[in-house]
Amino acid sequence: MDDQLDAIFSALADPTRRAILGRLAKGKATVAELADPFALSQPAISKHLKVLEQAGLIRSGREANSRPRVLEPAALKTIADWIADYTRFWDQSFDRLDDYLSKVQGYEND
Amino acid sequence: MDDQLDAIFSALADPTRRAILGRLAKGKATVAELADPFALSQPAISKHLKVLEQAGLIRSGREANSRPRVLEPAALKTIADWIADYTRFWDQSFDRLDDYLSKVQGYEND
DNA sequence: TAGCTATATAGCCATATGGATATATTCTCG
DNA sequence: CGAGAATATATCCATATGGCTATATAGCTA
Repeated sequence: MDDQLDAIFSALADPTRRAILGRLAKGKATVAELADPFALSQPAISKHLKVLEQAGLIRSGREANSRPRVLEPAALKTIADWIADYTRFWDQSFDRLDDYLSKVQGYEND
Repeated sequence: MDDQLDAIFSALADPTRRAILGRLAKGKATVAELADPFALSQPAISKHLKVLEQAGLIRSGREANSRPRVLEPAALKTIADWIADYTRFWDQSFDRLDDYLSKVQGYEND
């Protein structure tokens, strides 16, 4: 599980890979289509796709002699859940909830 | 901005660093306290802290001769916002909203 | 000021990563 | 089956990363 977080976060740490995901958010695409926007060799793109696939962020299909990729959003959910544990830190809703409970239930926190 | 995403995602790609953030979620801590749970040298921890700080995920304070670290949750918000663009993909709420609007407002999507 | 504590920095090493080019593999189609 | 298209794999290279030990720096405290 820790390994999965490692894989997902490090897959997302590269702008090329994030751009590929951005493209796939618009729908299935072939390797050639995914490579097109970049000044990178086809093997470089294949390598990026392998990283994304091993992280579970995309999946490969098969269609004639192409291997179209699709987004696999579950992996993103995995890290969104991880981040959610910290959500209470970036607004005061948690503290405000505490205050609210103190008042409503008539006790003080220590 | 892309650079910031790179820095944050790659900072989070390491389990030691995520554990450090987990500790800091419980409150301010010194380098020694942060190093304690790990079988790593102090310099190794300092290096991790530097990575986290450069990503904006933590901040250093000063207190007597220690330099306590605190969580800086804004950076996590940055990537949460990035992920939010994909949120519609992991449940069908987006589509269900579409259906709902179709019925309520009495039109069909094409 | 001298010494102790807390932490940072320097230098070194092994492995990982991202890129390129060359080549292999797998389909499709004539 | 043979050729061409789409993609994967192999190899090589340069740089980045994560770890260690040794050492430097900064602030207390006697």
